[in-house]
Amino acid sequence: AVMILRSRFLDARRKRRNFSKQATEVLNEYFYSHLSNPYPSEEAKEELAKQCGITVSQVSNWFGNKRIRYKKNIGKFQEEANLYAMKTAMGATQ
Amino acid sequence: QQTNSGSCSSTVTKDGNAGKISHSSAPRQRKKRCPYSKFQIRELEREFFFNVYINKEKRLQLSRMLNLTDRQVKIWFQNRRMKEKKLSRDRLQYFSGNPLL
DNA sequence: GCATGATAAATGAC
DNA sequence: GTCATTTATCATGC
Repeated sequence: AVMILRSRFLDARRKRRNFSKQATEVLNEYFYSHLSNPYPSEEAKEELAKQCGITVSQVSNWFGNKRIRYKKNIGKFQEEANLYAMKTAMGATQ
Repeated sequence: QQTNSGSCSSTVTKDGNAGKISHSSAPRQRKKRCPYSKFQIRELEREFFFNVYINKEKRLQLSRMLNLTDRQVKIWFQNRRMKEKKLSRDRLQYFSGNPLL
């Protein structure tokens, strides 16, 4: 029984599942609205984790991957950046 | 998986900075990440099981046996301790949501 | 076939 | 020493 739980734990760690659309939405909103300094504090990470229904470690992983992949090819994310810039602008004027 | 082939072999070639004294804008780049072989990992894990903290003598001994620098062995143990800590956190979180205990 | 999340080397702040 | 990172690599989803 213990072995089953242990293997189940190991499997759960290794299997990758994409985050929900809403979670990705929240993370991208924060990322592009803090593009000059996309480093959320520990408290901000906890808040994002709660909003997204994921762990703080997963939030850290997401920002780590996002920063390096954005920096490595800004052009590819230009459209996405404009989208979220528009979105936050809309939210601000209402 | 695959065994390490030539690109990462740290045989004898240390940092190839011999001779160049070009200071100022030296673009000394970060060392490329090179995954360790199964054998290297096995031996490192074996030592980690005995003691989470490794002393200088064993470190030198291990680095020679595995063809790694003592700095690499030191850093491996640091990263391994961090991994162990994260594993503990994950276990706690996973089993505290008690599925079937 | 790449996009994406997680992990493994390597660096640097402290 | 810890620990948040950077970077490349791994493994999976689709």
